[in-house]
Amino acid sequence: MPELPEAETIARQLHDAMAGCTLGDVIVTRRDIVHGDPRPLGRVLPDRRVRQVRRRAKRVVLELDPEAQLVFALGMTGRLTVNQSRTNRDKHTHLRISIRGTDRELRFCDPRRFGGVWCLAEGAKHKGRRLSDVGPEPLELTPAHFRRLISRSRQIKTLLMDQHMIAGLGNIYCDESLHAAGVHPLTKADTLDRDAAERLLRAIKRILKRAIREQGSTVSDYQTTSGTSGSFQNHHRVYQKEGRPCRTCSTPIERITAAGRSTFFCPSCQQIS
DNA sequence: AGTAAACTCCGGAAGC
DNA sequence: TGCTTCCGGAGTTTAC
Repeated sequence: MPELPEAETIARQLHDAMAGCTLGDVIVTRRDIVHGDPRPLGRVLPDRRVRQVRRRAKRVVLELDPEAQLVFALGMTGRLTVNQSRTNRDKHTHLRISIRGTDRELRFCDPRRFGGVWCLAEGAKHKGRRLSDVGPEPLELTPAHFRRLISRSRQIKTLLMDQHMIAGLGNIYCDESLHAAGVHPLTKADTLDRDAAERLLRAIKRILKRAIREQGSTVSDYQTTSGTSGSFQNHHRVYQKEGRPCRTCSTPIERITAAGRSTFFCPSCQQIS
C-alpha cells in the first residue's frame, strides 16, 4: 500500500525513466479514475515535456512544460509503470500515455480503483482536493511545528494518519514510528510531553528515510515502477506482527482498532502516559 | 466546533 | 465450487 516511501520510490524511478520525455496520446479506459473532467487529459497532455517527476504526500506528480501537473494518487493497489506499448496490459489498466519518439508508454493500473488522477492545468477545470489541501511533509517538520500540529485532543495515531495534518503517513509507518518512539497509539496527542513529541518526530523521520532507502514495504500489492518489491517489510517490528514477541522486550504484539484501522503495538513498550 | 465512528467505493484473499 | 466476510485510503455523512 503506497505510503510516503513507496510513492517516493515510484516518483524517483519515473523521474529517471521519463524526465525530458514528451507526452503523446492519452487513452483513458476507465473515466471514473479521473477526477473532474477527463477530457482535458487528451487535450492538455500531448506535446508537453516532463520536466520532473516528484512526490507530494502519497502522490506522484508529473511536472510538465508548458506548465501543467499530472497528479496520481495510488490508493492501495495503484501502480505506475513504463512499458513497451505493445506488451500485454494488466486487465485493470485504466490510463495509458504514450511517450513521443519511443515505443513506450506510461500505464496506470489500479484493480480496486481507490486511486485517481488529476490534471491540473490552466483551463483544465478540476474539482476536489488540490495538492495544497494536504498537510506539511513530515521530513521537513521542525520539532516546534510538530508540537503545534499535535496540540489537539485526538488520539495520536488518528492524527498522524490524517493527511490534512501531516502528509504521507499511513498505517505501516504510523505503527512503526509509534513503536520506535514508545508511544501508545491511543494516547491523546496533546498529552505527549515535549520529550515524547520530539522522540516521535525523530522516529518518524528515521523510519521514513530508512524505508525510502529500502524502496518501501511490499506487503501485498506494492511494486516499484520496475516491478521489483521493496524490502522495508523485513524491518517491520509491529505491523502485522500480532502475537509475535516484541523485538525490544519480548512481550507479544497486540492488535487493536484505531482510526478505523488495524493497529499493532507493544503493550509493554508503548503505554499511555 | 472538534472529534469519532459509520458508510461508500472495489476486487482479491481467506474461510466455510 | 461457490458463497460470505474481511480489509483498507480517503471522502462524505452522521452522531455525539
